[in-house]
Amino acid sequence: MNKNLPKQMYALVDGNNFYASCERVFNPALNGKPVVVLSNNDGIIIARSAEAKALGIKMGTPAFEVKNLIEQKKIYAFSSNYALYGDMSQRMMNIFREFTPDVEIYSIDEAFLDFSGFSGMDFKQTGMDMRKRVKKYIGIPVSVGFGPTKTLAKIANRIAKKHLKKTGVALIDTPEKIERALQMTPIDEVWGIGRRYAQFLQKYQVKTAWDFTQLPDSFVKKHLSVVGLRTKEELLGTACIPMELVPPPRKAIRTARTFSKNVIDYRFVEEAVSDFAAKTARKLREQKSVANLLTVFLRTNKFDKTKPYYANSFSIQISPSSNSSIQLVKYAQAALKIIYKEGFEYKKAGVLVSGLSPEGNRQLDLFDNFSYEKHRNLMRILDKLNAENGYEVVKIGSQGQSRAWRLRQEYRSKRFTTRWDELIEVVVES
DNA sequence: TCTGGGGTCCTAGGACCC
DNA sequence: TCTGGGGTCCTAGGACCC
Repeated sequence: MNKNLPKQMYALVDGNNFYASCERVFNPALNGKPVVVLSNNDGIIIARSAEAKALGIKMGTPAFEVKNLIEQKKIYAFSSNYALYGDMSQRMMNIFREFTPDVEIYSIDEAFLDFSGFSGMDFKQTGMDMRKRVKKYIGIPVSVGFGPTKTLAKIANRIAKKHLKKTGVALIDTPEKIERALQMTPIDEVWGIGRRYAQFLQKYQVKTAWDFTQLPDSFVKKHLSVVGLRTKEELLGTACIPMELVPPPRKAIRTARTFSKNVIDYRFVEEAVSDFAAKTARKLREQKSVANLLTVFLRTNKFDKTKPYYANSFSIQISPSSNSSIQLVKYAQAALKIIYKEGFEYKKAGVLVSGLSPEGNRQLDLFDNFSYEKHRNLMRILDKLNAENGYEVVKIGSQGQSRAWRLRQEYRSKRFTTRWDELIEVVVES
């Protein structure tokens, strides 16, 4: 145990049951009622209010398995509405920045805040102020955990949620508190220890975070790699995971969907894959990158044991690197041709690009410069039109309109905070 | 009938080079 | 008959996160 705690102090702040809470902000009648939010395709449960948890609804449960329960218990179910959640998230993060400039947005619903050097600060009070302010201006309840490392801040946050509901704030700031916190934290609740490692560690009687810190370094390194070793250090109070104040550029970008029903027809698979490629290209342009490798994958339903399973992927070099929707669609279609097999019922497909580099550094290909300019200008116009008129009003022909594979979203709340409600689709031929 | 989507990092092993 | 050793790069697979 590190007797002299470092001066570092991190907070992990997150929205409680974030998606469910977002739905409540715009529909206060839901307060006190059980609420769940469903994944794309209304497939599985991805968020639950406290009341829904109390009714035994588990994270990741297929929606159809709890359909009866939802009806019987009058649980309010919502299709996921990421435009809404993303907007709420931004507003929440802005409140966090009023407390310290050093904010790392870790996910849509949580952030690490660096309070190192704020010596003499009453952290508990700060946490409660934060909670009050977010509740007042955004309407979302948050929990706050303070600790000398990010991993301990995570643990403090869990303790705040579980045992200190009244204040919603927990502070780990002495060696004694570290020890107590570690002893009350099950090993599978530790940030960095997933299901597989937790199972493995149980075999060695490692049940709590504390037990884990008692293992020899060599054992941890051998079985959990250097990542596990880092987790051990962090649990003991030595910060080894730095803040990432500026999000590093993405190394890969993926668009993938499960189809709402099985798709057999090549035309429909191609339409879906083309649409994914175009969406991927748009994401590339948003972050001003180009990619040099594109992978298409598709597979049948892995849960259906009565039908033959087939899954495959194929990668194509994109040369020169590109972020043009038109070009990526063409590459994706070529890759699809190679892996598509007649006679299977496809359930999921996706497009992944990697080998990303900044748009500006793009290697100039003298022979292809004309085509590069042409695409760049075309994409500028396309992005501009879509930005002005709403989400994807202008698309490439092969993205299709039949959408036989389209998402099912039966219970989506309105896009309260964003502009486009109804789409009028215009299609350009490539 | 109905089972999400989008990321990251580490390691081992093979290919290749000198 | 003998059949090196070390470095680097790439990829697949497995773990993790929300």
